Amino acid sequence: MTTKDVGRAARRGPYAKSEERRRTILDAAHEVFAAHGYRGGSLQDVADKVGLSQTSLLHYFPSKRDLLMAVLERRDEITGDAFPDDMEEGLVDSVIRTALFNENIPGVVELYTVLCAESVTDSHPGRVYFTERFERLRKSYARRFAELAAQGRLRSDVDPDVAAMSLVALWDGLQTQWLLAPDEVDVVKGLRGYFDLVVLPEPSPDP
Amino acid sequence: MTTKDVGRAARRGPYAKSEERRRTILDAAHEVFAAHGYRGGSLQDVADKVGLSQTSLLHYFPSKRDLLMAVLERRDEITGDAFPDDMEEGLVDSVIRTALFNENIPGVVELYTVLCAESVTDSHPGRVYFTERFERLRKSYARRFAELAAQGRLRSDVDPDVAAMSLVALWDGLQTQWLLAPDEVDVVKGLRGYFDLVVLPEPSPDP
DNA sequence: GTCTATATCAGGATAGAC
DNA sequence: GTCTATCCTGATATAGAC
Repeated sequence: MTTKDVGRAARRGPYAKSEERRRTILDAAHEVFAAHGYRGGSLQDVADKVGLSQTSLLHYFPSKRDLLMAVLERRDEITGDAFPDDMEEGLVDSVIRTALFNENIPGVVELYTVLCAESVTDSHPGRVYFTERFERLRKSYARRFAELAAQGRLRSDVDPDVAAMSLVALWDGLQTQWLLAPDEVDVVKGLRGYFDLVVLPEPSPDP
Repeated sequence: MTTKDVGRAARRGPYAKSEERRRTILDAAHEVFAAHGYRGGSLQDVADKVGLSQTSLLHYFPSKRDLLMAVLERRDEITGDAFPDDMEEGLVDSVIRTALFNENIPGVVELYTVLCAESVTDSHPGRVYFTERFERLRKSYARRFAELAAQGRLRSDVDPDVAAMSLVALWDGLQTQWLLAPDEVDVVKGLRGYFDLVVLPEPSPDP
């Protein structure tokens, strides 16, 4: 079926190819922003990577800011960060699995770490994204910890809200140290250590 | 005693005034880098704050990079981060006290958080500073936790090295969240929660 | 020590030809 | 959709007068 066959309601032009190009650009932008941050990375860098002129790049994303937002959205897709709470997997397994996965994609971790802190500065385009992300994540983890508490599997003197906040903080902090000293810092080890402290093992069945 | 009285070996010129000016500049630079990061903050911003032309500023610090390094060194002085291990104060008290103090100087926390993550990017002038800082801090805390362990005051299944790495990570991560949501995140609460998990109370004397 | 003037460069974004 | 050419802005840094 060619374009001509479709009739008047059809989309014209090589839409699929354009979408692919957009993805290519996003990958390149991802790399550039991860390596140099938002302010430090230039549109020219991205354009060079994808073999396009800087102006052609702006044909796909009308501004640098738009490009960043698209990169952040894409990050959510890659990492599944827009976190479906309905999964059957337990909190501990889910976190550890993701942390293990992240070891293979340091670029994604770097992007996240750099942009997160950069967004703390004045009027950064990513600020809303990270603020909302933290809020969502804290809520989500707090609910998970509360579930564990209901099952008697959370150490009794642990507040689920504090645990949620701390888990997010610990994870991010470990990743930062890992990026600066990958041979000395083990993110998964640190997370396991924390879970061992707050999560009790499954209760053994009554004899 | 005036300069004339000192004889030929004396320093000439208003040395003290110059030193004061340098401190003023460092304070301004601190604010600017905290608010906009190293790349985002400009020498002009700093110059404006201190009421000097941009070129005059470069008279005191020959390059932007030099200015940043001086700001980081000054940060160590302010926070006492070059951590004298010889203090009598216990690890827990020391950390909590510093965290409480930090609540009053969000600018310093912001500078630290922003520059730390920015330094993860390629060839950032602050990279060495933060890498070394983390290494030093992990070592220092690990020794403190080991001391606690020797006193039987560390939970037995906790590795001092993991605890040190985790404490640093947790602290930094909490500060980041606090900067983005100061009303919802309590750094001290998070740290206390962690210490409650790993540090045991002083053993009661034998009956 | 402080300034003006300027060199030099790079960034993002627009206009318009093809 | 892609390019060249260009605009505009703002950055660091230097030269040299006062």
